[in-house]
Amino acid sequence: MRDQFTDFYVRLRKREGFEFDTWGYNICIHAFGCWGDLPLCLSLFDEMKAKSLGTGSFGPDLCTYNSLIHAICSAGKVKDALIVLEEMKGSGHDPDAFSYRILIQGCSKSYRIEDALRIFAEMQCNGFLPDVIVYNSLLDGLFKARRVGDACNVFEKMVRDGVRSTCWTYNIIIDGLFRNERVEGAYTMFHNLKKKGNFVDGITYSIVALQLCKEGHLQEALSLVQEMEARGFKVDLVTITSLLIGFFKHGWWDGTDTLMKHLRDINLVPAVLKWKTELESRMNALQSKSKDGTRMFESGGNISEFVKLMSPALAESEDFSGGDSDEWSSSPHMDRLASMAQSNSYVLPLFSLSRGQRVQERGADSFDIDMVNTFLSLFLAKGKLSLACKLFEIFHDAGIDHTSYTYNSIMSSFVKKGYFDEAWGILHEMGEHVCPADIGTYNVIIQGLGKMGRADLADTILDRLTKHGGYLDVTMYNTLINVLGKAGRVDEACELFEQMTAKAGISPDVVTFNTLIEVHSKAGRLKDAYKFLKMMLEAGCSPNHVTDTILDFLGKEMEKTRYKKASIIRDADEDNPD
DNA sequence: CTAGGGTTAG
Repeated sequence: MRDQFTDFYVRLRKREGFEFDTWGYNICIHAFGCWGDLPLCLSLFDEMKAKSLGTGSFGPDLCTYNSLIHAICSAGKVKDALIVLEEMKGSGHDPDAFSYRILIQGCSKSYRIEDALRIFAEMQCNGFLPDVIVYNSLLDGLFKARRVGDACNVFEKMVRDGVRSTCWTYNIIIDGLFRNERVEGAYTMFHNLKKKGNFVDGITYSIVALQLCKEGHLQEALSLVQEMEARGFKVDLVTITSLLIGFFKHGWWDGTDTLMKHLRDINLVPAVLKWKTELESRMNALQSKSKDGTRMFESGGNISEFVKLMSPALAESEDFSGGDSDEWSSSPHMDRLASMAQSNSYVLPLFSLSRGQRVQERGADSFDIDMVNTFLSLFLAKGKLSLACKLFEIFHDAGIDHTSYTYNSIMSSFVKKGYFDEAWGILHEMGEHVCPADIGTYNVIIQGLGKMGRADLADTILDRLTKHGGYLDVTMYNTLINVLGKAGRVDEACELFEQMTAKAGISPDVVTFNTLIEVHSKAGRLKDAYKFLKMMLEAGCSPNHVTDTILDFLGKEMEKTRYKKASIIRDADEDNPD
């Protein structure tokens, strides 16, 4: 579709004397925006404005602005999109429901939850009623920012205002409750919805089955999937992936066969298994290249290169402000973006808002990248690194399209085991590749930098990321807090915690608290550790098994100091017998 | 606008 459109577009432009009108431009900006070609959108916008100056027509309208804002958001530059919104208002175009919806989606997806809430309020002030999609986006954003309470309030408001929930709404809520440790609530909601008959679909089942797998209730997950199938919902690759990973992680080796027996009437599992057999035989045919013994990343020699690779779009570009902007222009920021697009300094997004493409079942014989990912995840989950490497080689040789998803999982395994050279190689490959790295990639990189003892670099990268419109999610914050804390930069870790909660509006979760308690305990700051434990309980965040281990350590440390204190007092007493 | 990868302890 994209190729055909581009083809058509190119031919149109080559035709002599052909001119787009506003509609023509709008259609192109919308289309290329959807396909992630922001530079092209910006230059079209530029052209459009130049033409309208000369002729007095063909100028951008509200629709143009909305398409552009959408394009900027999908390229991950939500911060810029917010500025363009303001400029748009200034140039006499009042935002409509579409403008607000696009921005609320963008903000919610990129963890700018405060901005999302602000625009949500503004939208209503200007007399627009948010629809289900707006509510769904906002709810998802709130749950991802760990703001369960606010999410519940928003949902209540939604019901109060008479906006009808859809399946998606409930899926977002159930998934959100699971992610926020409100497991019981989510199960209850699922069962109630099922009783009512409506409001559950295949994705609901998939979400619940994944949770059951995570908790190790594999048998239950299996029967749920059976029920899912019996009710006519398609058991797709995502669901199968969840189950298979669950089986492997819990060492239930027969699970796959059981799954086969349990599911009738679908060809997906047999297809996957057939694929797996073929894969294994191809892997056996390959000579084994022992990758598991690679050395750790040595010396800091490649560090600067590392940083450059991390921020391809940042290396060359200077400050966004200043420049040769026309102060009479109604949209100086837009102009700057457009001129930057021309000078190639704004081309690569830090990471796009859309993740890897979703799975669609194709023919039984198709080996798509998602299947590769499925198995890669399985091997990596079991720590079978060399197997995963071979798999990686195979699809690399076959020229299969990579997604950052694949790179992330294999890289994360390397980083975890300390094979930084390998991770380095993967990074290089990603740099050359068209697919944008996503936030997961950055997360793994920062984790690796921390393990290399380069917390300072992690810090620098964080700085650049935030300055240039990237975003941080909970996982990223948690990783960074951990890296800084482990490097002994406890104060900076605390600052980051402050930034996360106060500025970004993201609530800490179990992992955040565990990390903070651990870091402070190890640094001997027992009082602070205790403070975070208290904060955790007051926030209604229930401890998990990791907390237990950390608290054991904290308890022992406290015991030690108490003992020390006691002995100091005793010594003092002996010195001054009164 | 939702689900499978990336974060914490030993």
